[in-house]
Amino acid sequence: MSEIRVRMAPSPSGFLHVGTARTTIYNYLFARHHQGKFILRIEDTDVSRSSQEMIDAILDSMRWLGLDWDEGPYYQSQRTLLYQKYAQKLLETKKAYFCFCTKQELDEKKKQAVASKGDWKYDRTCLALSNEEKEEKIRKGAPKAIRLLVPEGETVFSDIVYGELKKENKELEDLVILRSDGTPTYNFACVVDDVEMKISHVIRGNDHIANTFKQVLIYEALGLTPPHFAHIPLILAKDRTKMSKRHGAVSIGEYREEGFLREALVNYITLLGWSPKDDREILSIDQMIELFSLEGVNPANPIFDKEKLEWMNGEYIRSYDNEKLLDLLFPFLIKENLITEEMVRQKRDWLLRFVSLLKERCKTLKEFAEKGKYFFAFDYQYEPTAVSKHFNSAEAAKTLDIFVDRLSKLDSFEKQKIEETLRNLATDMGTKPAPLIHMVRLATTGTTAGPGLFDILEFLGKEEVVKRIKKAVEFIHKI
RNA sequence: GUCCCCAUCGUCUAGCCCGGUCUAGGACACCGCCCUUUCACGGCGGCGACACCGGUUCAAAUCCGGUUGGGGACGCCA
Repeated sequence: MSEIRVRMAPSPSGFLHVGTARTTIYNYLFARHHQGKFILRIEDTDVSRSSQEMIDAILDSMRWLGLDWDEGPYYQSQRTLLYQKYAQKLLETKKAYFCFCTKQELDEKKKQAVASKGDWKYDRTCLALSNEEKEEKIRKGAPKAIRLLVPEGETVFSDIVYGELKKENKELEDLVILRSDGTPTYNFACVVDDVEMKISHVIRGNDHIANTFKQVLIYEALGLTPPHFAHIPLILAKDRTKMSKRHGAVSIGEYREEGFLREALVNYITLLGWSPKDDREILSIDQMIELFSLEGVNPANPIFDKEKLEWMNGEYIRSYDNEKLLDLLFPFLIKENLITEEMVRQKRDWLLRFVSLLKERCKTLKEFAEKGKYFFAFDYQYEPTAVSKHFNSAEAAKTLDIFVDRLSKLDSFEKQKIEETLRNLATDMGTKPAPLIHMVRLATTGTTAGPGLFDILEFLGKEEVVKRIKKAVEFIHKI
């Protein structure tokens, strides 16, 4: 087979959507698997809907995901002449024709058709124009678009995921390939570029199947062989409709901000519609590159399951070493005002301990900041239900008082010493350690869940622990 | 409405192309139990699916047809 060349062609009218991300990933994996080229092309023929900000945001997300491209980005908006040249060719071979119909005329006809029969297709008014009529219109400077002349028959192509796909040409209308302003429409620019860029495989969402018939028609009019096509199923939201804003996060950037790891995101998204055929689920990029095949793509639309993504993210978090995790964590801790740039440099070892205390318990990076807040700030409220359970007597205050007294006499604040102190106290008071542990946890963290208490106390340090417990004693007295 | 596509546990999927090895496997979620100072992690177990109806066949999750359900496309947007 000749060189494998695939492309991703986002239109810069929004952020990088998870669906687009998956298409990108599949293109990327396919290219890398075959040692081919992955090309990036920006489909910005509709200038009014495109912006440099969106382009930057999309590229930024792609880079973050690790999806590096070999060529591009190419911008369709800079290639207008090329499309015009191709359109001219079709005009000359009578495979396309000028259309002078205005938007208003078309809308009107369409409205009437819908009102009566319900079906509308361009009626070829301008194809029927005589040469004199055409020249007259051109001389008057009437805006003219170019339409493809769809021949009789049927259009067929073989799809790697869906098999043979077929459509009667009478279902298709003579589509506009060049707008009256001289810019190409999507289908035309797409074909021209895929030809010019020698794209061997077009891998895109199955919402493009209807376009593919039109594009195949364009290839045929141009006398060219179409590339291979692979349409991949659409990712649906929980309610089985296309993922959109109202379903929550849909852009890669949002997942990044929520604290998902790029590896987890890529891994999860890849498995949405593709499987390595065995029971493995945690796969590195290299493994996915090695195993990926378009034939293995499931043709049914998958539903995006954020819970499973969270599980997978947790798996990755646990597998990362603390150093790596901490580096990823800084922006989240800083954003929540838990640490400063200064602390990042000066208290790295201490922060590494913080990471190890929470990494078993967090599914996203953001959760470190949420669940670990009390390690940095003594501004929490005691959980009300826990208060009634663990701070429910004067006895509790007294016990805490004795405990804090014994703690302050310790000359070493290592967790073994702390644990010994607490257990001895329990013995002295004739109780089990557990109730005492719960009480101290509530006093020093405000909550009932978290890392092992002795780890927490050691991490906080004597001074802080003493301060927090004394405050709790005051609190209990005030109840 | 017209056209195209899809259909295995609630979800992601293996199996389907090349019918028997499937009393349908794994994972997430959920529910128990174990570990344990709590939470989490980990371990063990449980719940749970071939949409329906016909046909082909000795035999169908696997092949064919229909029904139902779901999705997508119908722009001088991409």
